[in-house]
Amino acid sequence: MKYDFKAVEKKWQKKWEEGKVFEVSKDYTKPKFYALVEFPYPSGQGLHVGHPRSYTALDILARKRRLQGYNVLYPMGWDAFGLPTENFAIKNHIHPEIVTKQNVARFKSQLQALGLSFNWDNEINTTDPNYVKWTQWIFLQLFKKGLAYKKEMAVNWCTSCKCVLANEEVVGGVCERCGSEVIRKVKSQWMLKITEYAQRLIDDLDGVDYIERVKTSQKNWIGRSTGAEVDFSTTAGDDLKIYTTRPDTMYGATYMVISPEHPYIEKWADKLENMDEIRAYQEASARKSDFERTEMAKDKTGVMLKGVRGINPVNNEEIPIFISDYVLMSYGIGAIMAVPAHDTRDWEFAKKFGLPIIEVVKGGNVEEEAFTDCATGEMVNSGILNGLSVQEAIEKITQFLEEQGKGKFKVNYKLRDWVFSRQRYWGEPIPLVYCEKCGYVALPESELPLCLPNVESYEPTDDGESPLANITEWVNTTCPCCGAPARRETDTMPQWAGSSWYFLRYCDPTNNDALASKEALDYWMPVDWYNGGMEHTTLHLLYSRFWHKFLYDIGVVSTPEPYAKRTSHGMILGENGEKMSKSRGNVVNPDDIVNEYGADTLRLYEMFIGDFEKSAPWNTSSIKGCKRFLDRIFSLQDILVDGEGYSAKLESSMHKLVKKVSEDIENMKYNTAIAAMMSVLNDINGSITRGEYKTMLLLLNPFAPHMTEEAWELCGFGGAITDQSWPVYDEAKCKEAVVEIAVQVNGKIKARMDVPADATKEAVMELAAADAAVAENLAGKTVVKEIYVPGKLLNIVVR
RNA sequence: GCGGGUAUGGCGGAAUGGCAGACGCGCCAGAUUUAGGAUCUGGUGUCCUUCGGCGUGCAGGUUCAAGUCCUGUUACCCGCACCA
Repeated sequence: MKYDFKAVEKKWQKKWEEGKVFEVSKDYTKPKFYALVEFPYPSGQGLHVGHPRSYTALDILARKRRLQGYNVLYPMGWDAFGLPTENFAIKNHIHPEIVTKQNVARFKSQLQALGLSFNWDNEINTTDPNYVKWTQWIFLQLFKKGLAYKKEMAVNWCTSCKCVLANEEVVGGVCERCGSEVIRKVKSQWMLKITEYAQRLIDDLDGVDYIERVKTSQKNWIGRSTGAEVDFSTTAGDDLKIYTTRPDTMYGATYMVISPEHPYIEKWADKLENMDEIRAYQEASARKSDFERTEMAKDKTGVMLKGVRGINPVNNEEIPIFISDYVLMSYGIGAIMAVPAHDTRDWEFAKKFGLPIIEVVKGGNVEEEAFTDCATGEMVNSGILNGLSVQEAIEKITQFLEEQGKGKFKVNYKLRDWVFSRQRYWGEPIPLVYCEKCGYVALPESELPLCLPNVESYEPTDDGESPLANITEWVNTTCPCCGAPARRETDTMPQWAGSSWYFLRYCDPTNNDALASKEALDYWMPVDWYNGGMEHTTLHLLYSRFWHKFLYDIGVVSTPEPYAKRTSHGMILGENGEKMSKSRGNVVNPDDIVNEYGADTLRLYEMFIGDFEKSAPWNTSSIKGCKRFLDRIFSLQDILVDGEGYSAKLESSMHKLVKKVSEDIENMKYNTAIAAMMSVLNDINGSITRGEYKTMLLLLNPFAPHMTEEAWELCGFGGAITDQSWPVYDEAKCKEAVVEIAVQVNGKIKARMDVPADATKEAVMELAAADAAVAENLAGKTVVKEIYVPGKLLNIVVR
């Protein structure tokens, strides 16, 4: 029988939709399974073959769980705010809302054509006013708890477009759109205090099941380090506070460095003799873009402060203070003690400026290079620390500094607060009002959502303000607090805002009184299994954990972590092994594959392509193998024979297959699950019982849902597969009675033979000795050792 | 520089320390077909005429046995980048 995938796939998709087959049950007593994939940004390009890799993988889990009796939430939605839509709107003068609507419609039909079992009743869109309302509501809670604040920040500014650029829009130091120079411009930005959660974001990783590389990346990104804050006295009178991770090396500190933006420069202005030189340096480093600073990383520059010197608290020696842009204001406290003998950067700087280098840990040659790998060394030239190990020295000196009131133990993080402002149109307006008298005031909740006004131009203004700043009738309002005239905040939120809590809205997407009901959240959360790309590890994944922890603290959600389990898929590369991109001309359109081979084949191929976690190149000719496999499974109908059970010939194969496929799906080893099914298919010749065929179709159903339903129906097995139960296996029946083992002599294979699975070592030895090839190799030798691994091999060691 | 990852046939990839190359693609041969395509059957790491030898980036080591464990090393990919 020929399989007509075009007609069959449409038929079942219609049945699933009309029958609401995959919708969730409101019965909160059933066991639940919440499967989540990252919702897409509905771009103008349509779906990419990369999307279905993740979606199909969790679709397989969702479908399997439903057959296992779970109430499954597997929702989909649209992360629809964002720059490409806005840029398209600017260029074509179409409202972003209309563009979004069109793109969403296209994406949705593409996803439905793949037979993904999403709960479309729970669909959400981050640009929907009813969604924006709750995004803004969460922001207001953060604001009220003091976790949102305003700060002067350097932003990327395109000198030609006269507008603020996101980091992603700055490529190689120039504007991605026009190629002009990008400089740093200081603007006032809304910030979220994610740093307040840094330690909890690290600690709580211990309680969740994330793949290890995600945990590692998040920890490295948060970048915890321990050390000491130390007060150096200065000849100017005030103490200069520095941060170091190596307080043990304090006797080696021969100078100090502060960042060019350090406030003490202004404070000491009247004492500094070379203020002109210092100002010139400050201006030069302010003008440098990030790109230039990186380019110049090798060449250390700086200016010595004349008129003020620091005093090392461990030996009271006076040392010079420099300003240099190798010290960043944004990490630690923008000031360091420099130990050139044991820090590469300090060493380079000291060599260039002719500063003394004092070895304080034995073992290196500090005249040649900085000796940094010295955790196991012994302290020298270090007064009270001499002879101690590095570890002992750290403890002793920290204690000493504390006793002297000159320092204390200190933890630092690389993580910075989250820049939350965008001077853009297509985002959630920040729901605040600025009043001369009251400052920034939160909008009352009754005024949410604060919607975007209609504007004529979506371009940012000349001075880099959001296009909203030009809409005076929208901007001008009254203070919710005192009623005086006031102005709305015109910045909008970044795209990350909507995706930081979307998994909560899925639980109860139409709720008007809360972001989701308590019952729905308590039932569905946490997400049981979240799959997504590695590129979101340190952005979306961290941001959403932060928001969730905040919502936990204010009692909105009941779990401290949003995701119980996180896995990650590899990228699908172009046929040439490079990343798929329009410019490389190696993009594969999923629509074309669905048209030519069918959705089931595409799904199966993407799961068979290789290890799910690793990237894999696309290969159009390999798809044929998957198509052939599905056609052959479908054709098994022609050789169907009676019998609801398994035939003697296939019984153990079937039990093993159920076990293998069940376990492989749970471990996301889809490729080997499919290989196992192919292998069993290859063993079938002549006939297959109804029972065997049923099991095959059930196991294959999550991968190829359309074809298996059609075959099930044509064979008259009764009902739909979606109403059946996942097959079970009997461990005892997975074992074969007779197994082939390899016989080795000194590790070299000499023979293969069939032995009973439960044969003893002695029995197998006897059988082996009877084999001619083995006997030949044993002749005249002494057997020293016999290793028998049941079911695998026998190794006879002789001398 | 730092962090993470990868390395196995012509290709994608399999292998709880236990028969390397499952499964698929491609290729070869045969069947079927007017022909092509499609389909089906068999073969397919490599060297040698055979016996057999050699093979998992490279060099060592542990073990009866190593793709797998240990030490060192190289190449490539991804992320971060003066983080004191």
